Amino acid sequence: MLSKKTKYGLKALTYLASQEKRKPVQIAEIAKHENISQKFLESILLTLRKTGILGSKKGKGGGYYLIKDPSEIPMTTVIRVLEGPIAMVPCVSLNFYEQCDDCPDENECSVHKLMLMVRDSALDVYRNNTLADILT
Amino acid sequence: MLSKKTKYGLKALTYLASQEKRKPVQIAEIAKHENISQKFLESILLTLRKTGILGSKKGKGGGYYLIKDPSEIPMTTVIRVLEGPIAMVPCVSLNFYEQCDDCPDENECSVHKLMLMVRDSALDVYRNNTLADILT
DNA sequence: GAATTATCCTATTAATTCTATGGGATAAAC
DNA sequence: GTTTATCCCATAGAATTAATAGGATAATTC
Repeated sequence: MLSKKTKYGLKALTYLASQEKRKPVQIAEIAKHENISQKFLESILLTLRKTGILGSKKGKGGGYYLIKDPSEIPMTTVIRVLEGPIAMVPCVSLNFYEQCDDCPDENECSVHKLMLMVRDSALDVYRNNTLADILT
Repeated sequence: MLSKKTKYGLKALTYLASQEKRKPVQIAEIAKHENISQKFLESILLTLRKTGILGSKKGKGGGYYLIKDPSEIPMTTVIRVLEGPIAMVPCVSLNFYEQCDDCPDENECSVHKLMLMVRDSALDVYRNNTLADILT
């Protein structure tokens, strides 16, 4: 299940990408437009900024804005920042790899085998779609 | 993230599928072989039986066994029974559809658009793999 | 038919993760 | 220096997941 964090983050990014001008948009405006708790959204935008996806400006006329063009923001990046690993089990994760403690040999594990395929198929989608591609 | 329930369930099914004879295997044996808490596994096998994937036999010489041939058990079924929806958001789920309360129009939603693609790609994997296919 | 074996079933607890909120600090604009 | 809006940390509340407990039921064995 996709977390609300990711869902809201994606919606906020979409909203920012759909702006005519690339000027700062306030949290309150995004929250209102997308029906999101403002405080919750605040923390989400903060992590998006810290990861270099968004820029921000304080004070009057401040807010958040995209640093790059939407077509330069792959979904792989967004999902990994907001949701974490794309893989459903750590033992098939590219960026968050971890060994299973119950599994003596990955190559003999059916879960590993299946989840490798699932990861690859998801990765294929995320790699081939940027923020620009999912705008409606 | 894949739940332990699904992971353990898949491992148990794999173990049953790898048996020479199709005779009942006891929970204790599966649990030991796959390093799973026996009590937890018990509840998992119970749901697999109630869904018609496994059969069971009580008393001495009892246990669980596959009802169908592994090649007749698609991953779509197993995942839906153990993990629930394949889709990451209810609004793109085939079997567990639900409307988003925050979203006025699905067709205008970027999350919907993206997650539809992800669901399709996962579905493709699950539909094209049976229990027989993931045996190592 | 009594003892043994193993599943069946429900309820509950423990642990973890996710969602949301609160309150003040910091910085920019005017 | 007042206003505006992000920054930041901490924590509370909710929901889900993982695991355990204990006894009921049914089949086999002798």
